[in-house]
Amino acid sequence: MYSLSIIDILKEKGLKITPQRVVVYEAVMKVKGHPTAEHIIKTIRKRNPNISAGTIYKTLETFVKNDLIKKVKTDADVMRYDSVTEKHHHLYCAESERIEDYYDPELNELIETYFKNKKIPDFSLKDFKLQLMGNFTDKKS
Amino acid sequence: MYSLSIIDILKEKGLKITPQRVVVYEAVMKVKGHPTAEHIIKTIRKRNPNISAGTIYKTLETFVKNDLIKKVKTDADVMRYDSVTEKHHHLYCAESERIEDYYDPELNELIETYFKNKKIPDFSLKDFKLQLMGNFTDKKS
DNA sequence: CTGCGTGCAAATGGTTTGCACTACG
DNA sequence: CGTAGTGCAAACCATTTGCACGCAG
Repeated sequence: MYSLSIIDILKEKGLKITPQRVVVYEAVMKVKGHPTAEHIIKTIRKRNPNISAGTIYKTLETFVKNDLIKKVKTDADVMRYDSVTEKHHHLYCAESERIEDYYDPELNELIETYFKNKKIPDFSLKDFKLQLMGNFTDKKS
Repeated sequence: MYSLSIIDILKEKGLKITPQRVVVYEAVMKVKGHPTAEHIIKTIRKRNPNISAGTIYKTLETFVKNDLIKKVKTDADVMRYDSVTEKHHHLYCAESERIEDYYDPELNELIETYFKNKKIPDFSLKDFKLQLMGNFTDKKS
């Protein structure tokens, strides 16, 4: 009935499978970029006008707690979500709200190696993320 | 009357000098860590119960626009402020709201050199910041 | 003087919550 | 069946805004 993968993922996490969760998951995966809750809600409402905002917020929070998606840090006051679980960094545009993903295994390696040799005092490093600020030079901005 | 530096800074930016701005500036500089607006307001209220929250918010926003302080990205929904203008990174505790500064010129150098050789497609890099996630191993946490 | 800054209180708006109802397991 | 999930609307709460007054330049 539902697409297989999401069902399996929910099962694996011990979460109940509901139509709403499937719909929210598919919406988050489908929407490019780093959508706000509002954006996700709008996308879902196109085909499912009956699903409530409260449920979507709750569902997103559930997904975050179960590491299916992540919250993205921004300077603005609205929360954004990120469906990419693969390690990556973010490019922030200085002049707009645009945020793009940036993958760079070589860079990850470089920084990991650096911290293997140089420990941070009183801190056990688990993960890191780069915020890259600047301007996009393509037409899209 | 007022401490010299802040006056000069405001003048330089073309901002009017008011007792409120001086007080807010001193509070932000004095409070360690990365205070929320609420924390700043509380600190100020100890000595200046009469200054209004609205004014403090407006003043903080003015300071941000004039690069006197910065907003800090967090996963939570409250804004935090950072009075340190010197280049630095942030250590985020996985289990609490604690955020500490991390200075590492050698690391900055390493990453800068890396990006001098490897350009990011369609992006002109101006600045970068590392978010370091993990756990503090000192007693304070 | 004259306009920017302040104080106050009301408005805003994204997110959360309480509760009765529904449906997954 | 029993409990976790849903829908709805009200509550929340950090931040913003409007406006009348006051003070800096």
